[in-house]
Amino acid sequence: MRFEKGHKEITKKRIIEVASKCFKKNGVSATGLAGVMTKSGLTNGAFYAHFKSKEALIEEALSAALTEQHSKLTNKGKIDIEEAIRSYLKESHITNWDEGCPSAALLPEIGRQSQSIKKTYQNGMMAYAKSLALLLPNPESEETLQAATAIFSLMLGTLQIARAIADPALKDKVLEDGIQSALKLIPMK
Amino acid sequence: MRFEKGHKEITKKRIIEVASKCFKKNGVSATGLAGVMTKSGLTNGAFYAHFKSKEALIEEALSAALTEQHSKLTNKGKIDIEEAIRSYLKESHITNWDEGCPSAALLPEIGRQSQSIKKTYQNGMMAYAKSLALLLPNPESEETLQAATAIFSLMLGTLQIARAIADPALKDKVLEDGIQSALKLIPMK
Amino acid sequence: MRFEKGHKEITKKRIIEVASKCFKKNGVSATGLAGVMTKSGLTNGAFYAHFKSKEALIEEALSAALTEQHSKLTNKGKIDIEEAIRSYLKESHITNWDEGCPSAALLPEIGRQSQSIKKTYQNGMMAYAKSLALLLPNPESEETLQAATAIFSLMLGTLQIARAIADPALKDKVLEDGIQSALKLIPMK
Amino acid sequence: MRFEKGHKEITKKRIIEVASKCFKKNGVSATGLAGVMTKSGLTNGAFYAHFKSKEALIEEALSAALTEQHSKLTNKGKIDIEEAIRSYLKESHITNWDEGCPSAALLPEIGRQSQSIKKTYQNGMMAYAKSLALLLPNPESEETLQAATAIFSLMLGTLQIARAIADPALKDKVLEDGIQSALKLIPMK
DNA sequence: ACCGGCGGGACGCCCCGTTTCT
DNA sequence: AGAAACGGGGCGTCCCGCCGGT
Repeated sequence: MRFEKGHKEITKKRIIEVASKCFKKNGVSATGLAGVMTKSGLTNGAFYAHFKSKEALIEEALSAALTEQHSKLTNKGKIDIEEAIRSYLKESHITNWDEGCPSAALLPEIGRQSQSIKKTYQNGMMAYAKSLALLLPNPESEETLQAATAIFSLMLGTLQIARAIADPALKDKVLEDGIQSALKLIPMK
Repeated sequence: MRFEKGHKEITKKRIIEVASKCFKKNGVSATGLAGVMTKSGLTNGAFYAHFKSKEALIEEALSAALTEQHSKLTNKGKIDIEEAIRSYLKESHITNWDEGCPSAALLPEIGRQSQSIKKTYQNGMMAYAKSLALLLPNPESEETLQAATAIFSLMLGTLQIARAIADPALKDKVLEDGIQSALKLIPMK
Repeated sequence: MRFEKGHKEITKKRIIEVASKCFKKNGVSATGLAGVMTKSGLTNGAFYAHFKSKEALIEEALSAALTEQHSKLTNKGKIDIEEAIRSYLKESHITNWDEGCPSAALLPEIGRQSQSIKKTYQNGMMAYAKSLALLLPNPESEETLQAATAIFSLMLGTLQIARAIADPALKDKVLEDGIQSALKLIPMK
Repeated sequence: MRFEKGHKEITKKRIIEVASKCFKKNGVSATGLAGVMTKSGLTNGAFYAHFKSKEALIEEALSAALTEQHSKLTNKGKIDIEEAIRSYLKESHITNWDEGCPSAALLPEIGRQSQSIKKTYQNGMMAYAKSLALLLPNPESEETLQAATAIFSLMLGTLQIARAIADPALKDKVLEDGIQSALKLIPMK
C-alpha cells in the first residue's frame, strides 16, 4: 500500500501534537490551520480528512495536551508534592509555552469555547487535581482534593503572572514567592 | 472649530473603554478593530487618528482595564480582605467577562505580547497587589505583599478554572473552595 | 472475486442517478463530487475509477436524466397532450427539483458546457419533442414537431418562472395561465 | 479629496454591472467574488465595503440586469410585438450571454435562491411582462397580460434550448420556429 | 479488475489590520 | 474624523490523482 496500515492514525496524532503546541504557544484563535498543517508536513487540503472543523481539532488537541500534562505527574515515579510544585514553577516553564501546561497557556480561551470543549477541559483538569492530591497526606479525603485544586490554581495564576511580567528579577521573585505560598497550602498530616 | 477642545480625548477614551470590554469578552486576537470602532460610533478610518496600531490600543486598553479593576478595590471605602475575596470569586464574575478582571480574561495573551505591554501589565498588577496588601495585617511588610500576590494568583486561577468548567454544580464548588483556600493564605496578625 | 460481475456497472449507475438528482436539485456547479459519492455510499477516491472527470459525470447524468424524463411520457401508456401539459405544469413539479425535468432545472448551465454535453442534450431533447409530437394530431409532419417544441419551450419557461417567483398565489396563476397558453399551441386536426 | 463625492456610488454601480455580466455569463454559483472585483478594477478587500455578502450582490446585480433588460423594451421608442420577439430570438442573443436576458441565463439558479431574491425577480419579471403587454392589442386586459407572459415564457425556453444545442443548423431552426410559435400567441384585436 | 485511503493544491467567501487622501 | 481601498489570510471545500489492497 502507498500508506501502511495505521498511517492515518499516526498522521492524525501528528497533527494533534503539532496543533497542541501551536495552540499553547500562540493561542487558539491566533493559530491558523494552514500553519498547523505545514508544520505537520501536510497541505491544507488534508485537514478535513481528519477533522470536521477547527473546533474538533481544538477539542482533540486540548485533550491530548491535558493528558500529556497529567503524565508529567504520573510518569515520574514517586515524587513528593514540593518537587511537583517546584517543577511547575521552575523558570524554564515560563518560556516553554509549547511544552508547558495547557491550563496556563489557554484557560481564558477555553472558557470562551463551546460546552463540549469545556467538558473536555473539566475532565482533564479533575484528573490532574486528583493526581496532585495523591501526593498529599490523606489523598482520598475531600479536603485534600480541595487543597490540590487550590495548589493548582495558585501555581497556574503564578505562572501566568510571571509570564506577563517584563522585569526578569521580578519574574523570579514571583515564581519563588509562588512556591512558598503553594507550600503553605499543603495540609498537615 | 468643528469639534470643541477635548473632543478628541473623549473620543479616544470611548474607544479605549469599548476595546477594553471587547478584549476581555472575546480575547485580544479574536477582537477586530472594525467591531470596536463600530461599537464606539465611529468608522474604521478614524482609528489611526488615535492609535498607531492595534498594539497601541491593546496597551492603552489594558492599562485602562487594570486601573478600573484596581479602583474596585480602592473606591469602595473600607472593606476587609474576606469581602474582597468573596467579591472577586462571586458567581456573577464568571459570566461577566467584559466587566471583570482583565487578568482573569487576558493573562496568557498578555504574556505573548511585547515587552512594552508586559511592562504595562506589570505596573498595574503590582499596584493591585499593593492595594490588596493594604487589607491585610502589617501592610507594609514584604511578606504581606507576597501573601497578597499569592491570594491574587489563587483567585485568578480559580476564576479561570470555574469559567472553563462545563458543569454548573462543579463550578460553584470550585468557587467556594477557592474562597476557603484563599482565606488560608491570609497571614496572622 | 471480491465483487460479482456487473458490480461495477451497478455502482456506476448508482452514482449517476444520485448525481442526476443532485445536479437538478442544486445545480451542476454547486454540486460537489464528495457529496455525490457519500450519498452513493462510496468514498471520494472511488470516483475516478468510474469517470474521467466531473464533466464526464455531468454528461452521463444528464443523459440519464433526459432518458428518465422521456420515459415519463412514454411509459404511461396512452395519454393525451392536455394531460401531459397538466402533468408537467402541476404544482408539485415546482418543488420537486430532483425528480423533475432536467431541462427546467439545468438548461442555462447545460448551455455553458462543452459541445459534447450539448450534443447529449440535443439528442435527448429531440427525442422528447418527438414523443410529445406523437400526442398531437398528424404526428409525423414537420409542423407538428415544431408545435411540440414550442409547447415544450413554453412549459419549460413557465415552470422556471413559477419556481423563481416568491408569491405563492402568483405562482399558481402563472402555472394555470401557462397551461391555458400551451393548449393554444396545439394544432388543429 | 482622494475620491470625489459620489465616487462610492459609482464604484458600487460598476461592481454591480460587472457582476451582472459575470453572473449571466458563467452562472451565479460559478462566479467568484475575486474575479468580479478584479474585473471592476478593485481588490478583494474592497468588496465588503459595498455589500454585506455575496447574496446581497446577487440581489442587486439581478435587479440591475432585470432593469436593463426591461429598458431594451421601453427605450427603443415604438416597436411592435413582432419586432420585440425577433429581437429577443435573434441569433446573436444566443452567444451574448453577458448582455442578454437574465431570465434566460439565470432562471433555475434564481429559483434556488432565497425568498428575498425571488421577490426581486418577481417584481422585475412582472414589470417586463407588463411592458410586453403594452405592445399587444388591448393592453390593459388580464388576458393580454397572460398572453404576454406566455410569449415571454416561450421565448425564454426557446432561447435556452437554442443555447444548449450543439448543431448550428438546428439552433437556427429552433429559433425560427420559436418566433413563428410566439407569433401565434399574439391575441387578435 | 474494482475500489478506496489519503493527500495535494487551489480557490470559495469573508474579514483583518493598515494606508492614503480630504 | 471619515471615505475608500489594499493585500493578505482566516476556515472550509473543491476537483483530482497516486498507489495499493482484495
